[in-house]
Amino acid sequence: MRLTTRGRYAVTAMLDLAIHGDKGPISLADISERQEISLSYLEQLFAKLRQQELVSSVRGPGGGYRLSRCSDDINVAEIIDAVNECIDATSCNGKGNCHNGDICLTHHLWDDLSRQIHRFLSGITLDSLVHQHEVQLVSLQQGEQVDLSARCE
Amino acid sequence: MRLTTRGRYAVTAMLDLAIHGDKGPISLADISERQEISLSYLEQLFAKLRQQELVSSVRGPGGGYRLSRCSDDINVAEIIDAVNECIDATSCNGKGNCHNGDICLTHHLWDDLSRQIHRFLSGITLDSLVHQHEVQLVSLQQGEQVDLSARCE
DNA sequence: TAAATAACCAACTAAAAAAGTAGGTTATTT
DNA sequence: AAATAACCTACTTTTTTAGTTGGTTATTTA
Repeated sequence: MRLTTRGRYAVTAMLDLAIHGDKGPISLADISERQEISLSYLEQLFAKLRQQELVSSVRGPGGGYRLSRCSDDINVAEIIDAVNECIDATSCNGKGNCHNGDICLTHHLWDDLSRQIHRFLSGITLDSLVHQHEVQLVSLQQGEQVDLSARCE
Repeated sequence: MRLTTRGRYAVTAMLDLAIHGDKGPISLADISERQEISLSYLEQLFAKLRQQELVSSVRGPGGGYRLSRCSDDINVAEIIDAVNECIDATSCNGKGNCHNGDICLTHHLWDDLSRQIHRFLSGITLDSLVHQHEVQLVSLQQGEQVDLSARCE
């Protein structure tokens, strides 16, 4: 299983879209600048996001990308899936043939872990991340630091 | 974050130890054969497991490795930690400097995910995996397939 | 006490994956 | 017609992982 820059970039870019998308389509150049992600790399990621119909594109000047669905209907798991970071901790991709065609000693462990991670990530929508972001902004303006990570404890 | 063959190998090897360790120290050659992991690679992993005092070694003929602690006192998270697969999904290793010295848009998300994974894995002991394995063996003898992965749904 | 065993160690190689780059074409707007 | 921005392909670099090689050291057993 891998959860690397690619998945993080994809989620970050989608969140950027969710935050700024109300002003019409957002160009990758904008996202690239704001989130400091290489433009060409973003293009590759958005090719996949578009294939999975998470975003739709508008070509030409003033064009860019917008979310295909409402931000409360797009969750983090599907974004990561879309850019090919399979959320699967087993060595057999869940097939169960990890040890001579049979399951290996630890198959169930990794299988369970994968389910846990997937359930967690699919429970988080872009919309909820936007809200979290807004709460942070407000609290920053109020000069106090809110530790949002505590909310899941 | 990475959860790859290395961490899986480490947990599998430790589980092998937990299962067979009652007969005295187990040689890496045995584990290598049973679990189909290259001996030299196992040696590298066990160097780290020994550093973290998860296993202790006995040299010479009849020697090998044994668990340093009771199998119900060793959890999966610390095994994976020991072999240097940091269970951290953030890009900043939890430091919070992922975007120009400040946290990035999605920092909290990855931070939460990391906690979630860590909590899950640290709740699973070698002992519980041994039991799971025994249940499987029994059910196999009874000719029926038990889907243990369902127990967490 | 010699041989066998198995841990211990360091450095290297190969393969895979991730990250990023380069150089274009095509559709659309102004 | 020019500018813009998506779209596309192929390539390079870097990093990580996985595995190999060739030893040494400690301990037991015959």
